Amino acid sequence: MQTPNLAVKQRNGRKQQNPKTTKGRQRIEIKEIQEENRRQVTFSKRRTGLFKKAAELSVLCGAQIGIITFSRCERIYAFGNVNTLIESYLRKTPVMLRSYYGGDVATGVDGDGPMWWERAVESVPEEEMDEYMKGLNGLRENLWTRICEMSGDPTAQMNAQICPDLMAPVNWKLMDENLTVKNDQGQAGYDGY
Amino acid sequence: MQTPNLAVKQRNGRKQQNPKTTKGRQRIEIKEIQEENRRQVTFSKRRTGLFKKAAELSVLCGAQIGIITFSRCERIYAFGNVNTLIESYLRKTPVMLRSYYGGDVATGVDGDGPMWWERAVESVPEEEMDEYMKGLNGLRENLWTRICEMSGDPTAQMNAQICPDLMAPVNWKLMDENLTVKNDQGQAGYDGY
DNA sequence: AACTATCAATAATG
DNA sequence: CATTATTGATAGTT
Repeated sequence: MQTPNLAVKQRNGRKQQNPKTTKGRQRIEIKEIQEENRRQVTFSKRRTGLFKKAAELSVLCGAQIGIITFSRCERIYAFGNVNTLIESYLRKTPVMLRSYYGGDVATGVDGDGPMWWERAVESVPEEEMDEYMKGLNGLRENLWTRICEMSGDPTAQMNAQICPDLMAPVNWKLMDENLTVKNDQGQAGYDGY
Repeated sequence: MQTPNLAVKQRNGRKQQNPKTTKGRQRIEIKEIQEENRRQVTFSKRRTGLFKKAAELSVLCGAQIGIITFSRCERIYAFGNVNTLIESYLRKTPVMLRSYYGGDVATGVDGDGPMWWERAVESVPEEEMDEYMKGLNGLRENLWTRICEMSGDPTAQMNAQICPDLMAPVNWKLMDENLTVKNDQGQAGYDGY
């Protein structure tokens, strides 16, 4: 859009037969990128793109969105009001913590009404178990998710990059189509893959 | 790509001066969409796109990604191994929970010892898996999965849309460039915004 | 929900 | 990290 194919304009009719300076974007297969460097670059680019998309969706539709990303290098990248979302999420799924840690975390949380597992019986069990088992079987990662009801006003968005022992918050400004990133920690020289 | 501008091919040189059948994609401002219907459509489309992007990023770069989305209509849409990710996330930012549960969460685990979430770090993956299996086995519905040490290659992704009192699991298959969605509940006629 | 024209994301380069 | 050519996402329409 901006000075498209500049080379053509500048050197039209010259010796060079092919005005194209690059091959442009090429189609890639969706499978793990083996070359480390290329993978890092892709991760960085696409994570940016993903967060941008999330920001736009949030603004356009007034939705609350949170994204947590763990890169292989044990870095966490998060988008959105993650803490708030997680809180809401956990509030509705306190059992997770209980069964997981064997503690009494959720004691008294659910108060009246049926417990989560009793409610659960009504919903689709079979397919899920199947999928779950398959996931386990393959010893991969797979996951899960939850239900609940939640509302709130979605206006501000926030983005944070969190390192294992070092929190490096990043503020996202959504202005038209350009997002600027400000890293308060100033971890320069390393994109943070 | 697929039969581009079919109208031209079929009716080239006909009476119609303008072969264009639609205005195509138009640029929109990133601000809350007021018209409800349009907002819902956009939410649905873009959420799909967002999850697809996340799936691709996950596969391409071997990253763990979780997305939680709260729509205004109190529905939650989640992507990825959310629970696992949240757990990991909480390990890094345990303080978060204290305020949320009024400090009572750690009851029975408090004192000078490590908090429950801190203890979790020491948990052996295999044990956790066992807990998982038991929980799911007996109680069905509640989700999730475990990855051993957060490593391994991520190929399969899963996506679920959860409605209050009705779980409508959706399986995502990431194949080349086409993602197919299978809704086991068959909640036809309503996209689930 | 399916289609199409257009805009936006990004793989390969510089 | 800036550019650019290309693929991919999607706004408007049916």
